[in-house]
Amino acid sequence: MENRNTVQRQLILETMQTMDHPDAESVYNEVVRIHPYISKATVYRNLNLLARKGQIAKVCTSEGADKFDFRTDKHYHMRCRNCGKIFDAPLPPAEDLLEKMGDTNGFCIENFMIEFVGLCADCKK
Amino acid sequence: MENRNTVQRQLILETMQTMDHPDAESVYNEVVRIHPYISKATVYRNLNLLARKGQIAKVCTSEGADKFDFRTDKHYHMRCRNCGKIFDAPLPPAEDLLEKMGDTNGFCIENFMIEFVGLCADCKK
DNA sequence: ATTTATGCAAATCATTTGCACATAG
DNA sequence: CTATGTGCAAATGATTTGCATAAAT
Repeated sequence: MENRNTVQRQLILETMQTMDHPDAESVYNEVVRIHPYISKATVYRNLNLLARKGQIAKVCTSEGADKFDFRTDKHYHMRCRNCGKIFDAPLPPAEDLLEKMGDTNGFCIENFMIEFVGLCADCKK
Repeated sequence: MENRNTVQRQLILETMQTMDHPDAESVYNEVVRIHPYISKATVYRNLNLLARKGQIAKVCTSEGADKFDFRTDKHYHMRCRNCGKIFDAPLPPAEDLLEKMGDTNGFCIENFMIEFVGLCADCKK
């Protein structure tokens, strides 16, 4: 299970560094301009692989296509219910939430996410 | 836009009261036993309508099919990453999160959700 | 009588998968 | 050389939609 260094994978990773919470489709649209014969399946496969490797993060929101994030540190997001765009939430890491939890009846928490939903500045107009 | 009182809608609402965070498919499987000719589209339409009316809540998770909840008060959920089941999180309403937020750059927050992800007691075995 | 709702099938959207061929190591 | 990756098209899964018919008010 060695990963090889393909031009497609490299390109997708580089492109991710320049984009703000894109979905797979947007990454494809960007990347296809440089590598015209790349397929969408390759983009999906590589975004997922890079996320598994920890080089980017997958942001599963509660509505719309999954987004990808070049930031891999713990933080939270705001999602515009109108245009679907994702923004970073200005909230410091809230690990203390876990301490406030009571008895989880044997449920073992590994991770948590906070999603703020509302209207972004543009859509508010 | 008056809502009519159909036997299907009534049955779906009653069934919801007896189920623990089911998805639309599960509600259908339950309801079809009593009303054999009901269609899945009717179940989807009515679950969405009941949620819009506030009689149940729609729980959009970050993976898997949407779930529905007869509890309509503010609370949070734990999702098992293995079986997908949803459990109520033993966390008191955390409205103070909003106060801890900094400058949102014009993003207007209307709502927020917290999702804990992990392994439920059954899947841990 | 009029409008809302239903059942069915087809459409949609995001994503994944099978497979033959290409390529990295 | 041989395992991993790619491109394509088809499959998938959840959900929605168009439309003719049925039921509620």
